[in-house]
Amino acid sequence: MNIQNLIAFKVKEGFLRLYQIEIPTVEFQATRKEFEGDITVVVFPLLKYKKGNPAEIGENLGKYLSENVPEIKKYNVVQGFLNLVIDDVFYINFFNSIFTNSTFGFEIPKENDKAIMVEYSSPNTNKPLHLGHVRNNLLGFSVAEIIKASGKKVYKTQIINDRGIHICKSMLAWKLFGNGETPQSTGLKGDKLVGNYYVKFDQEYKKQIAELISKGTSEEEAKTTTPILSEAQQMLRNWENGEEEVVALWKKMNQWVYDGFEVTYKNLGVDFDKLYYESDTYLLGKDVIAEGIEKGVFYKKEDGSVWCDLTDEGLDEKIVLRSDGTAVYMTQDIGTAIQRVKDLKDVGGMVYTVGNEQDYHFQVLFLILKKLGFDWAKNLFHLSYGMVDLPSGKMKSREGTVVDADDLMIEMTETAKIISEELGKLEGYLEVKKNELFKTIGLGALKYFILKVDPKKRILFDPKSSVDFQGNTGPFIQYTYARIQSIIRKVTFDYSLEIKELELHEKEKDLIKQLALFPETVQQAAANYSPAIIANYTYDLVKEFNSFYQNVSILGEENHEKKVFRIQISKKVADVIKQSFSLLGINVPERM
RNA sequence: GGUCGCGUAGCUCAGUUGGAUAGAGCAACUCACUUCUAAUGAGUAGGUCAAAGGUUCGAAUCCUUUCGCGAUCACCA
Repeated sequence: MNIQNLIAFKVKEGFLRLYQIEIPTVEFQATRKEFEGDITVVVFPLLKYKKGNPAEIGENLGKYLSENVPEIKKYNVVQGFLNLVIDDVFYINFFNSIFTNSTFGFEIPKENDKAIMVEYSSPNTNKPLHLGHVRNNLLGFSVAEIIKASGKKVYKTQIINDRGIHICKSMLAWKLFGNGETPQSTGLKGDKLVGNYYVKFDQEYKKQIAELISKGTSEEEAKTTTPILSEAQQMLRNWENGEEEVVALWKKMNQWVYDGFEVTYKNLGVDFDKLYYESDTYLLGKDVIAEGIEKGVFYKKEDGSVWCDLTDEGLDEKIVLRSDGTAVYMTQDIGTAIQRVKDLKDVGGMVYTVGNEQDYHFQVLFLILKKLGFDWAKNLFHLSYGMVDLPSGKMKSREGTVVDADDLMIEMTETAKIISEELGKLEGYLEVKKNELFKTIGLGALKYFILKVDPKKRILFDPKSSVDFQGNTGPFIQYTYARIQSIIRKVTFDYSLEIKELELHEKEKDLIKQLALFPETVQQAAANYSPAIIANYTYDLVKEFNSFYQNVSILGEENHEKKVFRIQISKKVADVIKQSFSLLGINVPERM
């Protein structure tokens, strides 16, 4: 039983004794810094049950609690707030109970619990990954780790959009202008090479439009009748018909892209348990449409197209099958969702990490799956996130106004190197170790910068003003971790001694309180699909520690028990930093 | 136009199920490194929580309206 539950129980008991009234709940908050106390009972809500002066009721409750709860040492009442001072021994006991628990705050999945599948990344294979993908990847990976830590089994997945007109554009441009270039022959990363031809296609396409317009064609008509676009569309049809030459080219160029992506993912530190390819799934869903018609979920129009009427739910009618019988995006997504549950039988819910421009699509998708009667449909969540904008506006691949993921990681690492070398604390460190460290810090800065913001909000990324390394940043937190490691390296004796009784320094108590919040923070972050909650928690913990570090001597403490206890607290803070940063996909350095 | 999201200090962001005087960082200004790593700490200044109503003992938080920004409303993906 934790202290809050105990006090709640005693407040109810006290209320019954004092006023012969039963109250259902008790409201708490952490006592504000400017008042004496640790936990505060808010008296106002109790006035519903017992009319009277809140200060007087608080006083009576305070008296009752201090006489009947041994852990409560003192109390004071300010307006309608009853502040309770908890005995140091309680905090010491609590600390001892978590000190050696290396998975403190993390839950282990229960035997028969359903798994959650988290989809993220899901790129098109016609161009390299950019900053928008980076946000997607970091969010998806982190949310997956958080859900895992909250006690659920997780599968990370992505659906690779490897077919369609976009890749045909790159293929065609390469065929026309590529002169047989390969990643080997050019030394270019495969995804970059393919991306170049996507841009090349667009340039040629625009040129042809201009030509047609100059010959008197209307702009609208020109856009749909350029020879190069027609040829790309023909290529897509040939691919769908399984024409050997096209399929071979498609395989070759996609492989270049996969090789390139693999490097980016590895550098970014994200991974997947299961991959899906759109070329395998794009025909799925059609059979479900027929079933849906029988169930009355869908209906057919005279032209043969199939629709779902969602007007009762405040939405529109949505097409799920074209009049020529071919699938639309929605059809595929319905089919793919069903396929996933077939593939992995213990999946009981899914999280889709996709930008907020598709909010409507997912609203419709989830509703349709519910209407089709799947029991897992109630556990679907669209992890919707805001776009990453540049000062110049939106990023556009075709116009080359993108922040490339690989370049960005290199720049961040470079910045970390410059700052580190200026500070010059790394003498005697091996060159290899140093480079590893620069990457840890650079990526830590980038990841924290992106993840600390609520997913729903848009991010404005200014490449010129770059990412901070001071204040509420990844490196600030990493620095604190490294500082603690430095202290621990200097300890020459066994500090595992369990301290039973001690007068706590205020800063020590604050740290223990903050540590105690970790488990509920993990749960809260999972329930809200929000790495930002973890980031903010960690920042608060670290700020608290730095204040402690600056104000209280650890290794210089004369009293042996106090010294041991301070080392233990420091160690635990470092452990929790490491744990919570692992949930964000950020590494921590031993020194920096 | 309909729907959805967002709007908090000059800038970037926190703010739990409504609770005490709305908090951090950056930038500005003070101070603290012969002392456990100053990528730090202690402090000063900076606010009509977009606006107006409403609910409540109590509203940045809930409801309504208005304004601003963004997204979306394809037999595209």
